[in-house]
Amino acid sequence: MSKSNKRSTISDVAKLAGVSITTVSRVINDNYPVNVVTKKKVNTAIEQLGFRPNLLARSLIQDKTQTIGVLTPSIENLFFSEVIKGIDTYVNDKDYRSFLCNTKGNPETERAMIDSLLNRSVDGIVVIDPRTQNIKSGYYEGISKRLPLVLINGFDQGIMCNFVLNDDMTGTLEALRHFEEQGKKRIGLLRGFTSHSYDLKEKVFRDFYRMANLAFDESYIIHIPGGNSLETVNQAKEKMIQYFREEENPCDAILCCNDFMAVGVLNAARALNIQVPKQLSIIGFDNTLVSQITEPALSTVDHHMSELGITAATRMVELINEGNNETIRKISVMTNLILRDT
Amino acid sequence: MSKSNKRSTISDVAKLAGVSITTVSRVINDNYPVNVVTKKKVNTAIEQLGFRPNLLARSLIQDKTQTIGVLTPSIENLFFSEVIKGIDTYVNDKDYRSFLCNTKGNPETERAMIDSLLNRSVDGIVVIDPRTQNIKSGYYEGISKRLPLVLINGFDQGIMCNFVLNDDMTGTLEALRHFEEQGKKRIGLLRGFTSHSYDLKEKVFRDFYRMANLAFDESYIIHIPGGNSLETVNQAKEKMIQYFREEENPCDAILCCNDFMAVGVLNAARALNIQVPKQLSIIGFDNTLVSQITEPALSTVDHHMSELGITAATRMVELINEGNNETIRKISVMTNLILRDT
DNA sequence: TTGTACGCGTTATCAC
DNA sequence: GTGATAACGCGTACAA
Repeated sequence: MSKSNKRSTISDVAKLAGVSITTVSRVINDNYPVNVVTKKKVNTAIEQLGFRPNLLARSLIQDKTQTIGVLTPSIENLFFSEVIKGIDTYVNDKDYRSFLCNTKGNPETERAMIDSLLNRSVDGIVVIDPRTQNIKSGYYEGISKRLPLVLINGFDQGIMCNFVLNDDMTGTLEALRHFEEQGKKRIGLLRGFTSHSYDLKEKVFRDFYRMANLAFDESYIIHIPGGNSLETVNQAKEKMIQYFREEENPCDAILCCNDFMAVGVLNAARALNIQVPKQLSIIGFDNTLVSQITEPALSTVDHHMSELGITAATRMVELINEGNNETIRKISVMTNLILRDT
Repeated sequence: MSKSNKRSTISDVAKLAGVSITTVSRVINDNYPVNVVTKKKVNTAIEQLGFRPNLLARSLIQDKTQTIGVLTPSIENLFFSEVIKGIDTYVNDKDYRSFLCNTKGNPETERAMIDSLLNRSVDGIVVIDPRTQNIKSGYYEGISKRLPLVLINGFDQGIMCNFVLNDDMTGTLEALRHFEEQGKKRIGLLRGFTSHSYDLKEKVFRDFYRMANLAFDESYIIHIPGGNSLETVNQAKEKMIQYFREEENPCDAILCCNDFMAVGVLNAARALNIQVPKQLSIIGFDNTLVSQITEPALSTVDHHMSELGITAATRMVELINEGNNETIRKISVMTNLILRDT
């Protein structure tokens, strides 16, 4: 049997049922009164032909595809995949399907993907961790005027776009205060080089020292290339081993910008026989599964990743249904500190 | 500004450029000779209007959407997300976009998703870990006759569908032989209750004992509920603690059906002060990042997850381009044993 | 090299 | 309740 075995169309059904295509359409959509007997005939014909409406044709005339685009810098990343899951779960339930696009963290790819999504007439676009460059250039504000757009995290200062944001600032502060309460005196921050969220955390970190009754030293801010993957673990480990060997008065607590970094610090401590949390407290960020797998289990700031996605999806569907309204909203999703063994 | 600011169409361009829509179409697709001057005029008009062809309309007439569907039982799963990444990478490059559908491992959802993808006229469908029920019932063979279909893993005995399969059998055997070479005498298998791949591994396991010069005991096959997530770690850990306490002559090597199980076994060993790998060797399955994060790092069977996805995507594009050909192929992706510290 | 006219499969409009 | 017929935006015979 050949695959080009054409699908039957609404007019095939009409012919078989002996009615007009208009009537068939009405039966399918159940939006106008149709005689019960006629309806029966049509339904039988539909059954018999295995007819399924072609959504492409429907979309063309209705200018609605029940489709959204989801952009992410990385698919396999533990954080993003949870967010995607959240989006997908909510949106599928509302009968939308989603195009998943991997931008690999590249600003141009990001724009190219959005372009292709626009050509495909998606009803809306959700971007996870949009590139700062595309936000500041006004690109996203332009897109936001053309169709529903929701950005998850990213630079949002004075940007007229819908955002769903993690409350990183509060989370960071809460972690630092916890260290302080534990009597830690030399609290450090382990961060990567370039990312909006790293900068945000560092800002809170510096502010914290200004408020707290603690002596600040520039060496408390430790840099590694950054990222959110396996490599990050080793980068962090090596950096910290070097750090502890060289530093005369090293930190007794370290806040890490993500869980992979925290694992690296933990491994470094083990290698150097540093007691955790007695000599060194560690708190990670994100509450990904890696923080629960290590022994001792890592304390971390929970981002409620899945909820982040659900919130964005909810906002997305709202925007689509709103029609022309130009409401802009920035929604914060709270974080909370999860204390485990470190 | 309103969002319903209509997109300009090919006929807007034609009007502005003072030519027919046919000519515009030819310029866009570059498939027929057009006078250089005319082309210039058209391109200017396109630029001026910000015209982008509506792919929906194009798809409707060409019966090709440059779209594929990807089904997965779970998005955040470490294994699947790597496979998805592989698919996406290859396919995006060929200018396809993919609908990602989460079936949550539910056979009915799986069918419902496929139904919706058919309505959306996708050019092909890739299913990761398809439910055995839908394979055995002949459902997938039916789908495979209607459009290009590639199944990744799953029950494939005598099924007329295109498959891309991990060579689990060889991987299992290789791991078991490694244990044997290490002089291990009581090799165990830790598995979940229901999954085609668990059964497959158990079969190889039993066959191995028949061939090897080792005494088999039914207690060497250890069951936990199974799964591939954080919970699995604790299930495995608790089960193994109980096992080692109760068993007089416990295993000295354990092959685990996935990495999470292996982490659980490792944690159990630590809790009971069992030396790894001296008293107990552990090998996991999948080479997910968790096997590289633990200390000691886990030995594991690498599935080349990303390659699995790329291979499936390659086959998919082949099938789409082949047209009506009815070739069925089952492609095995080799595994290999990665020896680390356990 | 260019244009006319039809068709893709559906929904919307209007008349009966 | 029902049915012609015009849209939706594009590609493509066929004609010129």
